[in-house]
Amino acid sequence: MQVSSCNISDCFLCSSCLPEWKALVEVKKTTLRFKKGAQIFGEGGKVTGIYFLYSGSVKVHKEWGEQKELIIRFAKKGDILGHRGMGSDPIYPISATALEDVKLCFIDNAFWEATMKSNHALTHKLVQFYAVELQQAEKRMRNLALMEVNARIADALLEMKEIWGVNSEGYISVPVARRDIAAYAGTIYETVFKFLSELTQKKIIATSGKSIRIIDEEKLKQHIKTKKSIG
Amino acid sequence: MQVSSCNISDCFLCSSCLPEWKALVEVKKTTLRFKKGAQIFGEGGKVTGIYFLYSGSVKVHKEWGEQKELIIRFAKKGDILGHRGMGSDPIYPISATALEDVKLCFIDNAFWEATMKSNHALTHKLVQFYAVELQQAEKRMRNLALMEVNARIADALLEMKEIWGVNSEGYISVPVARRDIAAYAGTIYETVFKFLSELTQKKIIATSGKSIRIIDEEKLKQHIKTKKSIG
DNA sequence: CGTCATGTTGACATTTCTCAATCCTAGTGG
DNA sequence: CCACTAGGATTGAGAAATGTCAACATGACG
Repeated sequence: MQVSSCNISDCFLCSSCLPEWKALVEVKKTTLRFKKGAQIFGEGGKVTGIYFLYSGSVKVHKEWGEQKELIIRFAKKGDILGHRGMGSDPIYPISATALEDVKLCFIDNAFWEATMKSNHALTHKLVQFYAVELQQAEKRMRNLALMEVNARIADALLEMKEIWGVNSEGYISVPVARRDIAAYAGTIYETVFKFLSELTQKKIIATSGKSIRIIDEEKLKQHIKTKKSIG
Repeated sequence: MQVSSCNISDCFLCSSCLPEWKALVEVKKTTLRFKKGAQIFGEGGKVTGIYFLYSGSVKVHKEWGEQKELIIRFAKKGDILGHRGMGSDPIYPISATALEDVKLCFIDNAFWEATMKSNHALTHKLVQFYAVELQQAEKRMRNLALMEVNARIADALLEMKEIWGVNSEGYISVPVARRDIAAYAGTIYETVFKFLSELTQKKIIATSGKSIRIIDEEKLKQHIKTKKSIG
């Protein structure tokens, strides 16, 4: 973990019209770096501050027991991490792990709290940000409960494309292990494997190791159906 | 829908140490009333303001298609409703329906926004509130993805008891239709029915119509296990 | 008393997970 | 350079969980 100057041109808040935020981060020129696979913070750990993802991609996940995890969301550069810890209980309810090498801006608690008190625009923006996060969490809740497994996997692919975009060859920019896709879709590795094979055979997607290219987005979307008469 | 004076002694924010909030609501003496079963606001509707539940209980739910719904959470008096609409898009992502007759304080958008700008303490409190909601949503996401059906039903019962408490006879204060329990647990009516019958037979719970009494909380908790090796 | 809605139950179909066998691939030591 | 092994990828058979459906019971209500 090195510390260096933080270029914030891509940060969530400042890029969304908040010069105050730029000023904030320039006061705290703290950049943390983590290697691919490293844990940025862990469920149950003490909340020490809030992170802004400057570059790289991250999975935010929640464990249950030893071998079970659910990936709550994927984060890309510009996203905020650790804001779930701002409730009354200063313990992280989730973990964040780097999927690629990442660079983050770190703002410690005291500084962040002080800034929120003095900077209305920032706080107001933050409220909006939370509202959007909450909407997404609830949409995902519905998907996990109401969609069939294959639909959830298809949805995961589309989400990843949406979040990270594609590279020059059309592959989703961040390669993700099948195990992680499973952990995101709430299913097991084998099921993901079989469905991706099927999609490849039907030429709806193409894979190259962990890289995935969506060939026929329309057909992929047709797999997204709800199941049964819940409720 | 009548309008009358609003007694706010039980509202979430003021009961949690915010005299400013008391002042706020006293300015807007607006109480709305809804009958049991009435919809307070609907998914897709335009966001006109934010609600504080003064009395009664509410289900917050998200639809998919005609016949499928997932209950996101149950709300009790003192809770906030409609705060998910505070994002950039002024459309409710969820619906709220009264489970009993309810009384709400309603604050329109303009007034609320103005208050947030001038009242730091309130806004700060709100950020904490959002963080907690987000944590709960993510916990629920994990439960829906990782727990087996019976475990989710057991969990639903415990949640309802936690949220609403029990009456003098030990029954969960708010009677909930089995269909709603199913919609909360992400399963179908018949499955809930069968599991509740089984629990009744084992004398872990007792039911009287829609009212449910948890007899042996320990045994009920033993049903809460995760399934398989997700991820 | 008839009818409709809802509760209750069981048989069955489907989905999805579990497990284990086999197949690769890369790295290792001879 | 080649067998050898470990670990992950791939696949299929079968089990278990859970949803579907349909039949029957019960109770509310006109």
